[in-house]
Amino acid sequence: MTTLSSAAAVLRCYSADRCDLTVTQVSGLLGMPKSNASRLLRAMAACGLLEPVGASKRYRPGLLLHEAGAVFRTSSALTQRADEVVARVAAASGHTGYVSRRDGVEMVAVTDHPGMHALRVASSIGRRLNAGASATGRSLLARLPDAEIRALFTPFPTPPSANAPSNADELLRRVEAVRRRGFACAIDEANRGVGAVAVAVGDPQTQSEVSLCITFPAALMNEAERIELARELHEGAAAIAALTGDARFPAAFRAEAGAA
Amino acid sequence: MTTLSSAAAVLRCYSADRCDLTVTQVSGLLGMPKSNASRLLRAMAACGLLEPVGASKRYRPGLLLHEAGAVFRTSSALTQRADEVVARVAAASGHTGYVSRRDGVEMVAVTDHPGMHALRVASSIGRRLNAGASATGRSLLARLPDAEIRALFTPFPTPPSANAPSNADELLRRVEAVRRRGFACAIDEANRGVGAVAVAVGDPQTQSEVSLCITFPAALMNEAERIELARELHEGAAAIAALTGDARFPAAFRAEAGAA
DNA sequence: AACCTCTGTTCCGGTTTTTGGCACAATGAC
DNA sequence: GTCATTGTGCCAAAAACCGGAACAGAGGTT
Repeated sequence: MTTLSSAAAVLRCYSADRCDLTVTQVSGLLGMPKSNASRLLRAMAACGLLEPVGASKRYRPGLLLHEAGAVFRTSSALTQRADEVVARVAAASGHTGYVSRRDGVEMVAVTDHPGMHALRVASSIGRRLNAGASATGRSLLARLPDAEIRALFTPFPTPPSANAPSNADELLRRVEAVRRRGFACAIDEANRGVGAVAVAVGDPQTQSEVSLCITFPAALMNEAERIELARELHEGAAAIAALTGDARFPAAFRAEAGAA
Repeated sequence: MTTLSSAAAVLRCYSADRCDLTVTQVSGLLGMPKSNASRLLRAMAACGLLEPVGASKRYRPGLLLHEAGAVFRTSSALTQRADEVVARVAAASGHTGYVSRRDGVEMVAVTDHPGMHALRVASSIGRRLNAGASATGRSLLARLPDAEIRALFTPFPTPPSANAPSNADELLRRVEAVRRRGFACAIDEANRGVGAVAVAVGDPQTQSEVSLCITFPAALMNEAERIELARELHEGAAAIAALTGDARFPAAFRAEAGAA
């Protein structure tokens, strides 16, 4: 465990629910002696990676991380293009849209556009989503060969709800449906009452892939509307795929109903 | 120079203009042997702090930094409140607004709201601004005692243009005007053709301070409109100051013309 | 007010990582 | 094909890091 990896581990302790940390918390979460945690946090604060909250008992991420994060967001042309498409579709529909990436078996939102309706899905930046139990996750998984998906999902994570695939075979069936249709759809899986449609696109040049996703209150959308949203996402993503020369993009769009 | 501080130094090399780095660049910028830079970048990538761009010759900030940066942005209640006010005023006027913080003699934008007009000031997230030569900077400086400002600005940085204060005495005069009026104003200082008005507010509890700023094409605004914008910012900031119990907030608003 | 608990800091050595110079490999330009 | 440039292993010396335990401070309780 080098200092650097410890520092990274500390950063991973932060989330939308835990936006500041104390020495004892870090010591507990990472199983490290308090003396170590104390020095590490202080060193990170001295570098600008963290900053003390108020008097100085709690630490939160520092300005430096904010700036580096901003660079991350603007550096990827793929993300930017995807963001434009999502912004357009989200604005037109009034629902929440976001661009996300896969990190192992979890999804991380990269940019988002909160919806305009009174009832809307909250921003998902800072919250991780199960890749197998979400439209955005399955849209990206569909770009991988089955064997790789199976390896990734061994052991299989406990599904967050009854609607989510509960084993690898079921997940692969859904993923196959995504490949056939050209888009993914999830209703009531990771979050109760929430539905989503998603389309993935990649840039072979930078070997990066993102998912374009629109998420909405499941009760407010019927099948036809969902498919219409998916079609708009697919159109936008197809344009990006053409630009980047993405060979794995599912060119066909099939208006089939049901989850995938 | 510990590994951690080297890593932080690498992150500081990134900016809006330089969104990916190579081993040689880092080695040159930080004056470190190439072997070191090579290992450091690889270690940072292994931790998720950086990620390789495409094939693997260039590195850019990684997902982890994006997530930690998001936590930073949402963690500060002060920033959020300030952001709401700026968002409202920016939307009403159609001009670009942002919330920023001071880091030494530089300002860093924390959140921003691009304007709606065809001619508008571009987003400033990722770009640093001279604190002495900007409305947003002087609004925050006005909260410090003169002696501290003088210490901070010794030696005095070269002013970016003729309209910016060129020595400490001139800066202190401007800052005094900010204290009297309750808002700061800069025309054609850090950026040609750009004007801005700003108001600062703090939270004694967390000892953090932010500046609320609206920026606009200087040619499109007259004195009365500038003062009206400043008044709106000041009203919003006053509400925040009341909530946080900020004693240093300049309660009075005086509609005086000219830069400050 | 005195007590107690819980958090955070400091200090020590022994151990591990890091450092920097160099030679070598890989890449791309001419 | 040659050359210039960039990136990567290797090594001994040097520095940083680790874990334990003792110490200091803040907050709450009796």
